[in-house]
This record gives sequence, structure tokens and C-alpha cells, in this order.
Amino acid sequence: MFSMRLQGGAPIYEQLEQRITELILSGEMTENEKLPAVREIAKQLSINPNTVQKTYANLEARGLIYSIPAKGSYVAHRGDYLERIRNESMKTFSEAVKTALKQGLTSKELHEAIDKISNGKEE
Amino acid sequence: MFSMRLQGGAPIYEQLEQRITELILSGEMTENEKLPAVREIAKQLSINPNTVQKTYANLEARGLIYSIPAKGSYVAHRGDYLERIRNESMKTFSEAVKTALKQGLTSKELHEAIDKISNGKEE
DNA sequence: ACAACTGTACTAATTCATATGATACAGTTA
DNA sequence: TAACTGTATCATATGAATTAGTACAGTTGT
Repeated sequence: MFSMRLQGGAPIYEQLEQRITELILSGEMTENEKLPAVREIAKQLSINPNTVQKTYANLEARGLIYSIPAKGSYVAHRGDYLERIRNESMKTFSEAVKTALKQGLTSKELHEAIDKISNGKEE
Repeated sequence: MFSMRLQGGAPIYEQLEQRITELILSGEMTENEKLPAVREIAKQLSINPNTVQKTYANLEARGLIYSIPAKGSYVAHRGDYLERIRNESMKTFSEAVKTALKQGLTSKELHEAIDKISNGKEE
């Protein structure tokens, strides 16, 4: 389910959080779908259950999932998080734009980079 | 010269590196201009000389400055680093675009964000 | 009722990056 | 010669991230 290779750099709980966020936002996981148990993911990725627990806590704080003790964790209702996540993403992106401009890139170049990527020329 | 307030979050040596990078790329510091001594900056910012030394080492590795032991550190020749820094910046920005797209933002929204920022509507 | 599962909580130990502090060396500059 | 330069090395301290072990209360299925 959560096939991913843990890379160095970012903390594990953040990488996992990012991965699950993508699964939810892309629609691969749908509303009220049950997520794997904390201990299940920990086993699969060979990491500590507490690390997964931290990821789940963050996802719940962001409104992406909801957890019921002794039952499980589930994907939240789409309307509850969609707007918030969009604002999060836009804020992060705006910071990236400011940094890029400070470092000498032109807005024209940034526009071109977006088109190049969104047209599947990269990644 | 390097007026700046150290904030929490990013490491000190990175904040200083970012600040000096901006000074050089914006043209506020010109080719072959001498940078303050390691101990000088450390005193002004009330930080440890070793922290400043780390910043200088990074800047030299990126080709933005060159250091001569017992003489000082100087802004490098513009042609030597300009292309490299542009590539660095573009790579970082591209990652931000990919992340934003993954999180559901459209390329149209990203274009609009750039225009909004570069037109001075923000920051 | 029982076993197996669930999220959650807590504490301790560990690793790692960051930052400090002190000292030293060799070369330059005035 | 004295004061400065970049650079190097060692020790220390701190905090974040992670690991590890254990525990609790509630659920689920048999």
C-alpha cells in the first residue's frame, strides 16, 4: 500500500506524511477508507511504531484523517480538508517563488519551468 | 554590513549563507570586494567564529567567494558562479512546483501566484 | 469470554546536526 | 614585531529525531 523508499534528509515521519497526503489528495485513497494500522506500517517499512504514530497525529491535526481509538484511522471527509491543504500548499509555493526571485531567476523563467513540468517534460 | 536578525528555524550558518548570497547576487557586493573577517562577523552577530567559518566554506564550495589564507575572503568573479547558482535555484524551484502539483494546485494557480508576487503584491 | 487487534501514552536511550568554546598554526600586513 | 587573516582540531553542550520497550483501554471476531 505505502510502497516507498525512505531517503536521507527529511525525517521519516515527514516523508511518510507526505506520501499519505499524496495518496489522499490524488484520490487513490477515498473518503472513510481505512488506513493500515500503526504497527502494520511500522513492520512494512521497518521503522518504529512511534514514528508512524507521529505521522498519524500530524495528519489528523491537518484534518486529512480521523482516528478512533481501538478501531482505526480513516481518510477524512474531503470537504473538511481540501481548502486548508490548498492554502498550505499555496503558502509553501509562494515562499519558493520569493526565494527564486531573490536568487536572480526571472518570473518568465519560473513560468516556463511550470509549463515544462506540468506538460510531463520532467519527473 | 551584514545587518540581520537571527531567527529560529534554520541553522545560523544557513541564514548567514543566504544573506551573503543575496548581497552578492543582487550586486550589493561587487566582484573582488573583500568580505568581513570571520572573527569580525562573529563579533557583530554574537555568534561563534566556527559558525561563520562554516558559512564561508560553503560559499566557497558554491563558487560565490574565494578565500586566501592570511589575506581574506573575496567575492568571486561573476562569470564563475552565475550559471551554477541559476541552476541551483531552478532545481529547487522545480521541486517546489512538483510538490505543489502533487498537492492539487493547478499550473494556472501557480502562474497567477508568480505574477502576484513579482508585481509587488506580496512581501 | 477470549484472543487479537486498535489508537494512544509514557519513559528511557540513542543518534545526529548544530553550535559553542578554546587553542593552535602559518602566512600577511602595517 | 604586533595584529590581523583563513584554517584546523579537539572537546563540550544542546535539542530534535528516532528507536525501544511497555502499558492501557476499547473494539472486533470467533
